[in-house]
Amino acid sequence: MQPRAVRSMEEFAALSGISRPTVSKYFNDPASVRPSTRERIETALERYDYRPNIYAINQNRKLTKNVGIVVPYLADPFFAEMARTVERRCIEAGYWPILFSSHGERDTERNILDTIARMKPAGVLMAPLGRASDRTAVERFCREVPTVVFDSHIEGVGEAFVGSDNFQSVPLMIDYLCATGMPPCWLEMQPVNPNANKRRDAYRTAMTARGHEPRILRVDGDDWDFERIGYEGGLRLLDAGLPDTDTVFCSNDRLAIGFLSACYERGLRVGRGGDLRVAGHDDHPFARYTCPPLTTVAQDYEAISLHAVRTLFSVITGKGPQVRKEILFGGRLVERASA
Amino acid sequence: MQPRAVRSMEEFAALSGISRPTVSKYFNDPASVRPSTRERIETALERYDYRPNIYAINQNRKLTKNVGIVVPYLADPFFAEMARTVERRCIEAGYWPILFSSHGERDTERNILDTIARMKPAGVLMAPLGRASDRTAVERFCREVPTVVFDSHIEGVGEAFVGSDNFQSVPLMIDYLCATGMPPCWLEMQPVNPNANKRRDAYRTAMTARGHEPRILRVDGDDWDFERIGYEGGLRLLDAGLPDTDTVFCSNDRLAIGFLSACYERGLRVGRGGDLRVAGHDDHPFARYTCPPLTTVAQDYEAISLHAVRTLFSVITGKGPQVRKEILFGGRLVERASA
DNA sequence: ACAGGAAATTTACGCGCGTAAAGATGTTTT
DNA sequence: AAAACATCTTTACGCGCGTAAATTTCCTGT
Repeated sequence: MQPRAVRSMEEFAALSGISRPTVSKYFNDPASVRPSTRERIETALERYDYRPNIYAINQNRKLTKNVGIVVPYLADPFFAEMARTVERRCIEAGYWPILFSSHGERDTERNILDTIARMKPAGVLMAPLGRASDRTAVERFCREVPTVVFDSHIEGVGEAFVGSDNFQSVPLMIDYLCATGMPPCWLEMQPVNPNANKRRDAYRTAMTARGHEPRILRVDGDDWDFERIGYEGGLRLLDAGLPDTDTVFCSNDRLAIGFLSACYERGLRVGRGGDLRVAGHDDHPFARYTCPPLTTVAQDYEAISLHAVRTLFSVITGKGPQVRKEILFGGRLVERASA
Repeated sequence: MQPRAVRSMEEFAALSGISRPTVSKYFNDPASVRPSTRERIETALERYDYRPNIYAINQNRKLTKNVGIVVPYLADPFFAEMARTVERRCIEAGYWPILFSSHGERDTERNILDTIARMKPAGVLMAPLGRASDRTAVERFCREVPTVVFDSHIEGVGEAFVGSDNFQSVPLMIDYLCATGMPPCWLEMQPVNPNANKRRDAYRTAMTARGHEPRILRVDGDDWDFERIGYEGGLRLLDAGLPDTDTVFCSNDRLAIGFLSACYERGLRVGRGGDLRVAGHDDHPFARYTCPPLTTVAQDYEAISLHAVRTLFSVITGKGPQVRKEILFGGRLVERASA
C-alpha cells in the first residue's frame, strides 16, 4: 500500500512537521539546515516520495540550475561521446543538463538558442555548427547567457573557447608520415568549421617549413554526411590519379573512413607497404575498427570536456575568467596499420 | 535601437492593445482568435519580441506540450538517427521534444524516467535499455505517462510497441545466404535486449526448418561497446577456428563491424569468393563504408519512427488505441560485398 | 436597423514555490 | 547561569500565466 502522492511543499512540510520555508531551504541546499532538521526531512522524504515542482521552482529564480548543451550533429559519435561526458559532469556538479543537436542545420541551431534563452539557464556549453552558424544570433545569445564554446571556434564569442590545437596536431602527423614514408597530400572537404581551415593552413605551413610541396585535394560536399563525401570524392580522385605521393592525410577521420571505403572498392591495399597510406584526424570512436585500422591524431576528449565544464562553472559561480580565454589541447599520435 | 524587453504577458497585452486573457488564448492556439485580433497581436509580436515564460505556462497545465525521448545509447548512430527523426516530427506537431540518453546504464535510465515524470509530459517515446532496464520502474512510469516503446520490447509495457519483425528479417537473410553459399553460423554477444534473443531464436528456427544445423557462436561482453566485443571475440573465434561454414551472420551491424576488423587483422579476405562471408543486421549508418561494405538487413527507420510518433500523438489526443498494440516492420535485404 | 451569436474585456482566483521580515525557539559560549 | 548567536516558525507577498464567470463589444444575417 503506497502512501498517497504528496502534491505540494506545503503538504509535505506539514507531514514532516517542519515549516515550509525551512523545507524550501533544505531543497536548495540540504547542508543549510541543522542536521537534526535535515534528518527529519529526509525521513519524511523516504516515506512520502515528494519532489518539488520544477516549473514552480524555476519560475521564482532569476537563474535556474539548467545547463544547455548544444552540439552540431549528434549522429557523429564524436559529439555523442562529448555530450555524454559533459552531461555526466554537469549532473555531478548538481546541474540539470539539457541536450540539443543542431542536426547540421542553421535554422535548428538558431531555434535551439532561442529555446535555451527562454529557459533561464545558468550557462551553456556549445559546439557551434561553424560556417553555417548565424554569427549574429550566436553573439547575441552569448551576451545574454554565460557560454563556453568548444570544438569549433567563433572569434570573440563566448566566455571561453576550449578546443584542439590544430597547429600542434597536424605537424605531429606530418612529421610521422614523413619519417616513415612519403610526405602526404592533404584531403579535405568544403570546410564546415574553422578547424578545417586551420588544419589546412597548418598542413600548408608545416609542409613548406619542411621543404615539401603542399598538395591539397578538395572533394565536394557541404553537408554532415562526411563518410559519403569521402567515399564519392575518393572514387573520383582515385580514378583521376593522386598527385605524386602515396600518402593521404585526411582532414578528419570520418572523411578518412569514406576514403578507405573508396580505396577498397578500387582494389587498393592501404597501409605501410601497401599501395597507399591513409591517415586521419580526431581518433573517432570507430577509427580503430576500420580495415585497416586508421592511423590518426587523437583529440583529447577528456581534457576538452573537463575544461569546458570547469570553465563554465567557474564563470557561473563568479570565480571565472572576466577576460575571454582560449584553451587549446594538443593531440596524440595514434599509430595503427593504415599509415 | 532595440525596444526594451517585455517581461510579462500583462505588459505585452497592454502594448498590443489586447486583453491578457485573449493574448493567452492566442498563444495556446493562434487560430482561436478573430483574424483581425490575431493580426494585431502578431504585429506587436514583431515589434516587441515577447515570448511567454515557459515555467509559468507549464505550472498551470496539468499536461505540458513536452515529449520525452529516451534512447539507450546515443553514441550509437542508429539511435542518434532515430532521435533526430523523432525529434523533428514532434516539433512539426507542435510539441517540445526533450532528448535523453541512458548511456547504457540502469541507474541513468531510472533517473531519466524520474526526471521526465516531474515534467508532466504529454507523452514519451522510449527505447529501453532492455535487459538492464529496471522493469518495475519502467512499468510504474508507463502507468503514469502515455508511453510508446520502440526498438526494444518490454512485454505488456506502454501504450504500444513499434519495432522490427526479427522473425521476418532473420530468415530473409538466411535464405539469401543459403542461396548464394553455405548456410551461416550465428555470431552473437550476450543479449542486451529482447531483439537479440528473438533474432537468435529466429535463426535457430529458420535453420532447422530448412534442414540445416544451427550453429551459435557467443562472444563475451555485456556493455554497449559492440565493436570492441566483435573485434576481440572475433579474434578468439578465428584463432580457435569457425565451425564448418565460411559464412557468419552477426546479430547486429556493430558487432559485424568489429568482427570484420578481426578478420582483416587475421589476413582473411571477406566477401563472396573470399575466405569467408560476413553479414549483419540493421543497416547501421556506417555499414556501407566498411571494407568490404556490409551485407545486412535494413531496419525501416522511417516507418518505425513515423509510426511511433503517430501512435503516441493519437494516444495523447485520445483517439489512440485503448488496447495495447504491437506494430512490427519487416526488414529489407541490403546486398553489398561482404556476403 | 435590429436581433443573436461570436468574440473580446474585466475581474478574480489559483498554481507551487522563492523569499523577505519579525518573532520565537534552540544551541553554544563565557 | 545569562548572553550571544544560529536556526526555525509565522506571516505575507510576488512570480507569470491558465482559466473561469460575468459583462461588454463586435460581427453576421435578416
